[in-house]
Amino acid sequence: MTRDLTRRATARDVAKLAEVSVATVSLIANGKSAGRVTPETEQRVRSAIQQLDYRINTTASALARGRRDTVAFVSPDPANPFFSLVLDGLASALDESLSLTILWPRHGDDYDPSTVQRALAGDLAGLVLASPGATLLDTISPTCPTILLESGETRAGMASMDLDVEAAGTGIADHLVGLGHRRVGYLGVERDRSTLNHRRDAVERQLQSRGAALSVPDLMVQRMTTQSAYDAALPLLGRWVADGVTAVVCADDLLAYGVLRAAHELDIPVPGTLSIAGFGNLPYSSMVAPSLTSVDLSARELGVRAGNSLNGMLLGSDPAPNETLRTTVVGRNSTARALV
Amino acid sequence: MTRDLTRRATARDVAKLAEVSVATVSLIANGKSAGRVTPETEQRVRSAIQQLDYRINTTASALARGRRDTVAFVSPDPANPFFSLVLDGLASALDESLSLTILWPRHGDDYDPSTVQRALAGDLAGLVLASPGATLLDTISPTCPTILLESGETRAGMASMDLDVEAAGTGIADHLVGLGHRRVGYLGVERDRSTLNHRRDAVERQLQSRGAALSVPDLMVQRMTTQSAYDAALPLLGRWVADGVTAVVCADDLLAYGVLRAAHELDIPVPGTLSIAGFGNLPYSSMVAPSLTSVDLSARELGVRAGNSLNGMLLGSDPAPNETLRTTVVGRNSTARALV
DNA sequence: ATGAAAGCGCTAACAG
DNA sequence: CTGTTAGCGCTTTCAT
Repeated sequence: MTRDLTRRATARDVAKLAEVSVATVSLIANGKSAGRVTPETEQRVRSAIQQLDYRINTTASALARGRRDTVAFVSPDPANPFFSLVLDGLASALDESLSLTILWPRHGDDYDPSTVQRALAGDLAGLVLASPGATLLDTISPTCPTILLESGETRAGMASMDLDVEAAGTGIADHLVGLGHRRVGYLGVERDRSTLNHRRDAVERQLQSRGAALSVPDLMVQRMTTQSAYDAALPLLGRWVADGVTAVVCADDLLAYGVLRAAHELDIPVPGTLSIAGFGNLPYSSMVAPSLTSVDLSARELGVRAGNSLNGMLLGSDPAPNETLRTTVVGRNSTARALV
Repeated sequence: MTRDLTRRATARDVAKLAEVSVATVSLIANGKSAGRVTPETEQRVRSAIQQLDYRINTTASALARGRRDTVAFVSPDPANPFFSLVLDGLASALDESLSLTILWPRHGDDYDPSTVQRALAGDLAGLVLASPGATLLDTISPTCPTILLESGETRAGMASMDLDVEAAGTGIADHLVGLGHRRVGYLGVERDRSTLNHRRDAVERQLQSRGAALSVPDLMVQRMTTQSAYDAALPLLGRWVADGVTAVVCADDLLAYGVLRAAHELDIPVPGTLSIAGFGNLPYSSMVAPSLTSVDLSARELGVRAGNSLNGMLLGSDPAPNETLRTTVVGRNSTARALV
């Protein structure tokens, strides 16, 4: 059943074989033949389609109907399980007629601008940008409905959607203070992304309101990887513990893994001498490292919300460009809801 | 700098504004104006392009030039870090002019046939199918150069590329027997995928040649998830240990995590009373669960090989349809090499 | 019920 | 150097 791949059968080939016009082929191939084509003709066309293994050329189809049907997703690090969850949410929320595509960056390091340009160049039904930084956003002008996920930024004409960082901070603070921790260290990432600053601010605020504090200078790493967290924590963790730090909060659970490993390396009992918590929700977290406390940031829900919103936008019911982070999300079948 | 998204500027708009023909616009937009357009004209066109924020419509462009430029990747479970590695390899191996797209399945469970259909429908430069089962393969006929990754299957007209399972089995056997293990249990997945059977066979063969054996009936789970492995292992692990089993080999490291967790739950020391090994190479394995032995299956290298091969195919140097698993890989800049 | 014809926006010969 | 022209393969009125 091998076939020549150099040339796919076109509607014209089918038309010729079935002795009909391309218009008829188009009708049938698109399932719009209801009561417009005699059963005999239809049968003839169908068998021709089968015989030639004809499939509609999506490029030509898209051009002719002038409608885009693919939603693209770009993220700094699509391999990160966090984004996998977002993607799952997005995929399940998208309209049937839409298909989801992930653009994979060529160059591994953080946000690859050329990947974003690739996305902007394609003609898309919608674009989802996961946690883009301010400088990146300043360089782009949207070519289709665009949603910013977890950027902590707002831009005219683009919808923003952010996780409820304040609630997450509260969760961490509750947890740690409840366990008796008072002196806490923070591990963050130096990066153009205000959402990460929000996390730190939220947790600090919540700790302080409970009589605890980030009691040592933050430890900042360059990259959001387990390895870099490990490298940074290894020489410092002992000092922190000596300084009375009993808990570490990380901007991301990827980082938390690194700290955990460093603690193991240094024979610091976790939990016990040290508790480690992080924002984020790696799907394997609880499976693999139960000693880690990870705050559920509902990545999947974020994806669902974005999907709904995107549908809303595509259906023309795009809410007015949002001026604040309070984005109103309008879904296909869902009621409008506000995201704080 | 917000713009109307309902209609993007076309080459005609630019042409009109710059008072040239669309052909000229096309030349300039594609950077083919070298010595064919006066600097003045070019300048005029460029500023018109900028003014209107014109970008080439990729759909129309693709249709006109009849050349596809996107390579699609479909896998049963793109969220699995294993595939992330493959993707990284693929992305880095692809030609600059090609762009990589991941189709995300709508329905979470294992291989989603409709996702494959989506891929087949699109007009692609190439398609990479990660570990497709035999029944899936029987239902599809390729519409573009197609590569099967880790399927353990061969099909005429499609290139196959598989990990070196035998070497991996040797690695595991060496490791376990070296530690003194003789009675080993195996945890696999009931699934239409011969590659997984290969893994079991390889490890059994290698164990036996070293005087060890899979000494209890295999434990088979339905899904390749940490959870299902945990659920299955929990009631059984104690009996295995009582039967003298001192090591468990898993078809995948996702499963190994589940067994590890079950062992924790049952207070079985790992390593100590029990060693757990698995095929696969989750990037976080060594970070997070150092007590697990994971055999490096070189997922990234697999991606690189596929990328090279795809390029070879796209460049017209497609090796003859392979009849055996010994696929010859022809890369752009790399020498041909044989994969065993 | 079916076909002819006019595009969708772009590219690539080919003229001039 | 630049414009004219003829498609790429499909969809969609509009005639017949």
